[in-house]
Amino acid sequence: MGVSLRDLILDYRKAVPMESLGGVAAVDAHNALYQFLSIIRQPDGTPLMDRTGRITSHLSGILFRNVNFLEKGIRPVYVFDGKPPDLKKATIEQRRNVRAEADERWREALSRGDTEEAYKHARSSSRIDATVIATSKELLSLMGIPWIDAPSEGEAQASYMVQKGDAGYVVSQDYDALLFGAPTLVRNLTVSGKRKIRGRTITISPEKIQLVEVLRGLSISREELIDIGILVGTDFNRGIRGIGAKTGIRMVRAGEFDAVLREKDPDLDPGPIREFFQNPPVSDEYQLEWRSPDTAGIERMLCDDYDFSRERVRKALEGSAPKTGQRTLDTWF
DNA sequence: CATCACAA
DNA sequence: TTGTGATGG
Repeated sequence: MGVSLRDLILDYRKAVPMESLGGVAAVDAHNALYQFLSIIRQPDGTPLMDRTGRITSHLSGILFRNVNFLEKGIRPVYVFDGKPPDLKKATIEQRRNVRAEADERWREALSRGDTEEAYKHARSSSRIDATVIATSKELLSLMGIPWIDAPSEGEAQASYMVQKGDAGYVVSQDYDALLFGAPTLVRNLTVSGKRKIRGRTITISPEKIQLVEVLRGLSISREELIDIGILVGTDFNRGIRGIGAKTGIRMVRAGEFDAVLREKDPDLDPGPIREFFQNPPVSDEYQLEWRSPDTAGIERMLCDDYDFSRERVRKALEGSAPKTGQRTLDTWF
């Protein structure tokens, strides 16, 4: 779920218009896919599926979101996770358990007709398996959108690409990219303008977070931000019970990091975690090339194979209303 | 999530 | 026009 630094970052999130986000976006693929799979569901939690029962929620998300990206001048590159570090083992195991539990509760809620409860648990049961990853890559390729396999964590690779200047910002809902040193992180880019929460419609706009502003504003270094992360918990260690972002920064500022760890989690060696955030495995072996979409191929995949409506897919690929002078997807390349 | 049809 | 609810696969 990423590091819980929300309370510290709150003041440094700047709402920005989509138009200011043109350029290359390094998208945390795992994060985006999880969002699609967890949210694109029917009210009882059933995901979109083709006639044979294969899940297609992620394909729907990828198609429509990327069409919108490209129309707004955003050129995405999807960064997939490679081999997870050993440090992540406990988190992976825990997530597996949470998913299994959610799956069970989903079934229970369904059987007693509690739709709302069913939807909630269905979301948490979302699993990104090899098929989801393979089909996502296949569709991205057909759309002419580059994707790369990170050597290790996708967020680390995406952050590195922004540091190098090959991308303008990382797209993720998680704050981990800041610990990995991403100069710029954009959240809510994968969320539409409006969203209903408990009956009320609120407007969600993309928010940009600049690492330098966070560090300057909080008067801390990136190393200290990482230490705060370790106290509140990351994918690589469970946090200290009772320590949130606010307490964490106070302790780090007071130089109490080592003492607190010694007392509350003596078995934890923070060294490898610090090292992983500061120098994660990354690769320069990638090339970013955006091609015009293979519309026939996309139709073949989505309509012939996964039962998407031909009309909807065609319309999406054409761009929306055929206004005069409006460029269609093809003319971006 | 994104789109669409239809209501207000 | 803008908002809401249903549907997509």
